[in-house]
Amino acid sequence: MAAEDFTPGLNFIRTIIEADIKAGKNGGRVHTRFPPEPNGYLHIGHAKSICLNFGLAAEYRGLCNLRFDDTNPGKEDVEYVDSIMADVGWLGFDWQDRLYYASDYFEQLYEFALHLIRSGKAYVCALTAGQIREFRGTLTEPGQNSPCRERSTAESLDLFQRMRAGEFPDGSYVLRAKIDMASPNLNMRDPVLYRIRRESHHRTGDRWCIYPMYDYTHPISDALEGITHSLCTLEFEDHRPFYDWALDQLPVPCHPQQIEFARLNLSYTVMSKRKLLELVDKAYVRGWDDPRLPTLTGLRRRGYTPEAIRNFAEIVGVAKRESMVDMALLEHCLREDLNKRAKRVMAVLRPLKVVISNYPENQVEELDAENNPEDPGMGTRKLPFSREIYIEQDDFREDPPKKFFRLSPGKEIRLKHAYYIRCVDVIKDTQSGEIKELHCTYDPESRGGWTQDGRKVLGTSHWVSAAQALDVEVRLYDKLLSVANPAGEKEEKDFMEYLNPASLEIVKNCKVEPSLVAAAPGDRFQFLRQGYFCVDLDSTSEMPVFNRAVTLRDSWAKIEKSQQVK
RNA sequence: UGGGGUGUGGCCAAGCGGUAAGGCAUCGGCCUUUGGAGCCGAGAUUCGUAGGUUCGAAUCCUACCGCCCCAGCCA
Repeated sequence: MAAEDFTPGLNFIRTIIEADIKAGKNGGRVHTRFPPEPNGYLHIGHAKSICLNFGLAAEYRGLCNLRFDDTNPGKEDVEYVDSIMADVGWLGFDWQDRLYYASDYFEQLYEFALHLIRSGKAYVCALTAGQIREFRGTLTEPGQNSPCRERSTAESLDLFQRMRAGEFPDGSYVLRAKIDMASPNLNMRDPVLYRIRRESHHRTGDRWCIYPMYDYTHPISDALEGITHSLCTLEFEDHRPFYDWALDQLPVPCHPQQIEFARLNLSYTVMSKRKLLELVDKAYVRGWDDPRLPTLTGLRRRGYTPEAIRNFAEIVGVAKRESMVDMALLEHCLREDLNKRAKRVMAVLRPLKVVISNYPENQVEELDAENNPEDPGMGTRKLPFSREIYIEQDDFREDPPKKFFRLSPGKEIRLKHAYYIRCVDVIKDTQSGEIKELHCTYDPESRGGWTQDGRKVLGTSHWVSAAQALDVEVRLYDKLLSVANPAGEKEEKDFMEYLNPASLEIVKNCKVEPSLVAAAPGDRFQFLRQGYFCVDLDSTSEMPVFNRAVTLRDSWAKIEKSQQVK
């Protein structure tokens, strides 16, 4: 199924939006926002949210804002805001002039807090963090009112203003909403709205020593921006009553609707910021852009396209049940995209030299090769062919198993775009017995890869002419984890125990066809019969480096595997 | 054991009272100058379980069971 003819189905969010439009709610407007906290790199899970928010807005001729939820200066940094903007842009979305920061609303947020205090809906509390926890009660028992709860409006007002003025030490006071300490929803038990923290903020510097909490900031930010549908993940479902409460108390321009959906989980990888950070910090991977990570910068380096990721985001759907999507689906989306667009090229990862004994020495001829059978418009290229070539070691078996269609003694195969060759001799190292090279003969009548007599050959191999080949390094990536879902394992171990030791294999001295000299970082190719590869950032003209983004489906591997099982 | 969610084939996911879409994966077959791609076909007598309502239920009602989230001055 091609991306463009995929018809998006209805999901529960689209259903809500369409009902709202039909009812004339918000004047039929759709305005969403993607609100990351700049405290880490974006990953494929965020991509789902980005595609949802920007996608829905585009679909309903609405708008989507990019807003940084930067209310916790201790954890946030410009490094992250820069990477987030780069990633959202790379994915193909445009927030135009609607780049916002919650920190831009600090002054208004403060004014609204004053409003809350004046209307008796908030008070300054002197309880310590530990006391607040104790007074909060438990899941089954109601909490107790803070002794500060009945503090006068004037006193709270004075205290709060002095909190802002920096008269009190960190942690000494807090501003709390006055709701209901007996609520079965703990989020309604007088939640903290503001805390004192002398930390420098990446945007506001030292202008503030009090910072608003997420629960308080988010609904107001949404309302100030005229958001109609505020999409977030399931764990915020319990916070919705407070979201609505806050907006009901304040003179805000509108009351957005919070809608929760299940976050994306992907098999064989990790998605939490904490785990990703641990992998990076402990140097189990090379950085946030390590191609093994599900970060957008990692996927990009690996060779993923924005189109593949967007299609994936659409295809996984959106619902309220927690789920774990198979990594195979993401890989499928990449293959589907690159199959249509990637130029085919020949590369031999583990070379085995083949001497074609009846081919004239010193002769080099140019053969035509199509660049993409899926798209003739991509044209053809010239491929040098000569007496000495390399084929893949895996494409030869001295003692071939059943159904092995490749080269073996006495057998004939086709060299893609070139000639039929037949193996006549196997040259081994006299000491080790290791196969050094193959002697073959070719059929001059088979130029281009077919013969007049129409005889069948076993299989078709890729190859590279030895003299013209380029030496390159290839990095073969595999799953980050060795199990699909660590949490589903019998005994629960730390996810680090499940890291796949073979997630990266570096293969040096690979031989690729000369047309690849001009390949630049980020360029993607299909290495015939092997997979899709992307030129890595580390690549130089002296040593080109290719990352394997995803393998091609390999039916021989399946056959071989099933043979081993028997 | 308080509250909020959620249970449809191996994995996602439509369905919203009229007799189980679609995708991935899997397994067959066709085709093939990539064992790629493509094409065709197969698989839930059944929708967590048990009852009930109805001519008719995955869809409505009741009970039970499973799983997830909440006791940060994180988001």
